[in-house]
Amino acid sequence: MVQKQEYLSKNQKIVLDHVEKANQPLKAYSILYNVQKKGLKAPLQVYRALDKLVEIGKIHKIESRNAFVACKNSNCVVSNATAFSICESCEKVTEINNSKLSKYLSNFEDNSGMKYSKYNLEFFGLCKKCKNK
Amino acid sequence: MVQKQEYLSKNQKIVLDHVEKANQPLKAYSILYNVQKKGLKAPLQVYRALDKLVEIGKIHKIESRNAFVACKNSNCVVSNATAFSICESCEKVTEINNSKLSKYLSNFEDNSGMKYSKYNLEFFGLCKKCKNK
DNA sequence: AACGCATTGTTATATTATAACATTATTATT
DNA sequence: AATAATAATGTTATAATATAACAATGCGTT
Ligand SMILES: [Zn+2]
Ligand SMILES: [Zn+2]
Ligand SMILES: [Zn+2]
Ligand SMILES: [Zn+2]
Repeated sequence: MVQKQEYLSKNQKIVLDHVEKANQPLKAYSILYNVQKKGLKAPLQVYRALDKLVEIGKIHKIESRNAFVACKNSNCVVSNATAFSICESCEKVTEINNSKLSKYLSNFEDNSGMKYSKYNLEFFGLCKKCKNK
Repeated sequence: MVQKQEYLSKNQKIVLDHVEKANQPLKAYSILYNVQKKGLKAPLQVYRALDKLVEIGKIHKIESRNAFVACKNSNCVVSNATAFSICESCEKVTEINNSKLSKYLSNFEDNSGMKYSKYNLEFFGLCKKCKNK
């Protein structure tokens, strides 16, 4: 039996490190450009690292923006229940950590007969700063 | 004062008509291919029609799939509160019409000081059919 | 050593979406 | 009817996002 990976590979570390330092969502090609000095030369190297990091929950994809952000919830071991707030003016993105909301959505059922194992929620609006402009 | 548009243009009608008949999300380039016989020759013609149709709520974009689906909720006049269920096996997508859910999310507030004017929620799982395979 | 599997490296290509500019259509105002 | 404002169209080119395909390497297990 091969164990599940419990460490990060070289490229995965490089990409995660860069995304964590950003504190905001980054585009894949912006990541690529910035890690080229560390040896990652091709889009696929970045996308493969991102795929794995998303899979294990270290990084989330902001679908409406095609951008990637580091997870801020220590309890977010896998990316199966994510919620974000997005400012439509300055594009600031924050991961929402609200246990009521996550409970509500994780337990959500409708009459479709479908069992949901995952969700992604994106709220849009104006952040505090932009609202007061 | 110019009034808000209350009809659809030629290209908008063609695109909406095609998407409504599909009953499932369509990719922009698949739409393009299929409406070429009706005179829309370039991607921009399709994207512009889609943009407008999304804006007025006739069509929603499934962000995680980069696909477009016709609105099934008569009360969905604008695309500011959308929820979908997506089968990860057969890719069937259904627009969720659940007033409790939409109330809960429309009234959601957290301590970020942000006022949310819009949301998009995507649930993932296995549909009835795929679950029983 | 031999195997299985994840990761890497590399080149090419597919897919999704927009920029820029000229033109035409529609509606509102004078 | 002329003018102006707004929206839609047509067209070419290009930008931005993402994956296919294949060969090679690294690493833990047997
Ligand atoms: Zn998270
Ligand atoms: Zn803002
Ligand atoms: Zn709708
Ligand atoms: Zn299914």
